[in-house]
Amino acid sequence: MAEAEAINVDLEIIVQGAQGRSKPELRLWLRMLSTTKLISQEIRRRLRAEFGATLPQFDLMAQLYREKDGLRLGELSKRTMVTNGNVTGLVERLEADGYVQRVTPDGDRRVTVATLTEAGMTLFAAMATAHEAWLQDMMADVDPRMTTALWSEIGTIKSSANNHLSGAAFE
Amino acid sequence: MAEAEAINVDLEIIVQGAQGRSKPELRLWLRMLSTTKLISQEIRRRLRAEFGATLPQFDLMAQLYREKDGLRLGELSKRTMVTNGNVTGLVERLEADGYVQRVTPDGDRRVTVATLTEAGMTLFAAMATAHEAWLQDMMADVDPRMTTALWSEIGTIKSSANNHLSGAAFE
DNA sequence: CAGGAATCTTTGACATTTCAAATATCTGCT
DNA sequence: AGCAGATATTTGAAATGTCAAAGATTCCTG
Repeated sequence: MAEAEAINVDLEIIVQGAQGRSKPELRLWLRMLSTTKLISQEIRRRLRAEFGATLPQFDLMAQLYREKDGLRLGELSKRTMVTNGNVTGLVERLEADGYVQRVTPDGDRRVTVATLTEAGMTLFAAMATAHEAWLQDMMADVDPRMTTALWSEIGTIKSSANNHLSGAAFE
Repeated sequence: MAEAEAINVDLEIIVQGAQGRSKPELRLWLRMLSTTKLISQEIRRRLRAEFGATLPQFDLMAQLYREKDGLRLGELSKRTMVTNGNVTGLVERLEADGYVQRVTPDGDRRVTVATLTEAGMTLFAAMATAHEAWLQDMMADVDPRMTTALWSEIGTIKSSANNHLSGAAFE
């Protein structure tokens, strides 16, 4: 009988015994990772099905949407946490589809600035609305107070991680 | 002078204004996503630098490590949350490197079972130890009580998401 | 103002990712 | 037996992802 059989048999079963034996940090990490993967995949599916777009495209357009003057590719790379080389291809495809425009400013010809076109803004606005609703839906069973608390607690994790990166010994 | 200039200018700045305007669920999601991305990238860098391995390879080997009898590719696919087609390639490369072995059982010739080789177990054991230490390091600034609490709270999110997937209308 | 260092983007080689279609094989039913 | 449908894996096309090296251009300094 089919059975839901969540695609999500888990991934939390990494490294250590079924559940108990591993250190709390590892357990937490595995759960964060699997949860994020689960939600990302769902969003990806829906973006594709309803808008024919990909998640990285959505991310990239989101950055441009709030910077009407556009962003240099390097800036885009940092904000989306995607490598430079990757941004090049992403922007190329979005440009081919007519959602993004590239311009080289007069001042500095090394630079490329990407901007959303009209079509891009229209598409993104629609996607953003749907995207927000999907998230509210997926988190419907979570107490709103927990949502807020989690936001701040995960901020602590993020800071901690940021302070312990390989190349980040700067104060 | 170089400046730390975290690769992490954020990604939380998606869709809505700098911080306030968006719904709590969206804010939480963006923060989860960026945090996970940050930590993943760090782990990837270190796996590559210290072991010449990739994160998906590590994940896959982790599953095989705790199932000495091996796993069918489909099972591996579910546990790693990676598509079937993807598992094929991952296993192929790991086999070429001598860390994994493929066998077709007599009973059912549709099936392929992957197992870790001796070399695979040795490598994975080393990686797992390092991996756990990296996580403890990256989460060093997080109160242990918070770590435990977060594990359970994120479990709530995961359940909620699981109950609101497109194709998961089962009870 | 020449030349090297710094900055920005692209390119190239690979690995990973997804989806859908194609292959194989097995199972159940008549 | 024989064939339709279910299972399991592979394949193929396209996008994304990383890193390192190459190209351009600008900046700085002697």
